[in-house]
Amino acid sequence: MTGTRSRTGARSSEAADRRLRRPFFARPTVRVARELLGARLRVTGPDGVREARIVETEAYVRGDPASHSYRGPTRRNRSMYGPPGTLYVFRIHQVVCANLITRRAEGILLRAGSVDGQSPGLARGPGRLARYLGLSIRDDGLDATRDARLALYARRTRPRRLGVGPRIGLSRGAERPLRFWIVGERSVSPPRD
DNA sequence: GAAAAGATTACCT
DNA sequence: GGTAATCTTTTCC
Repeated sequence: MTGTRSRTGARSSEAADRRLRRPFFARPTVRVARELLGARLRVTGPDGVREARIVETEAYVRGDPASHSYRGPTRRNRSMYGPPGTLYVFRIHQVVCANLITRRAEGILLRAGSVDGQSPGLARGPGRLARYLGLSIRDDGLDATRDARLALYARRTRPRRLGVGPRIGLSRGAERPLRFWIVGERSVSPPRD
């Protein structure tokens, strides 16, 4: 847990626990959505530490009719206008979904994660992933690059194969290929793989 | 004010 | 494959 930082400045051969900081998120959303695959999200809650490896993401970009920021700031989406790395949590039906904000009110929906030693169904789907991590609507607006409760850690290796396809569950803007996943991961949402 | 819609999930036939 | 659950935000009259 406690990162072993070299005090001499010597290059570390293990980038095992490199936390993703502001500059990582302050880049084009699609690029961040792809590089988030394989990263680990760690949340410290009342029940201890929960961690999942991100295996499926969706990008929501500017001028995108499916994005919650499409019609400008509202009470619900205000955290989309926060700095890069802001967590945007919204409620849909009886569940919550978590996003990471990049730039210009663009964001990335975390659609699925894998957890070592656990069934793929545990964190398959944005609602189940957020539930497993213990995230709630009260976490909306947290800064994932600074807050102690919530941190992302860079992936150790690049995924073998990346899947790209249309986003899921949208009534508008669904045709754009803005969903990304790690091919072969069993926690990825059903359809084409 | 009232009504509709929704980046979902679970359970039905 | 279809639909109900469930509830907040947004949108419309």
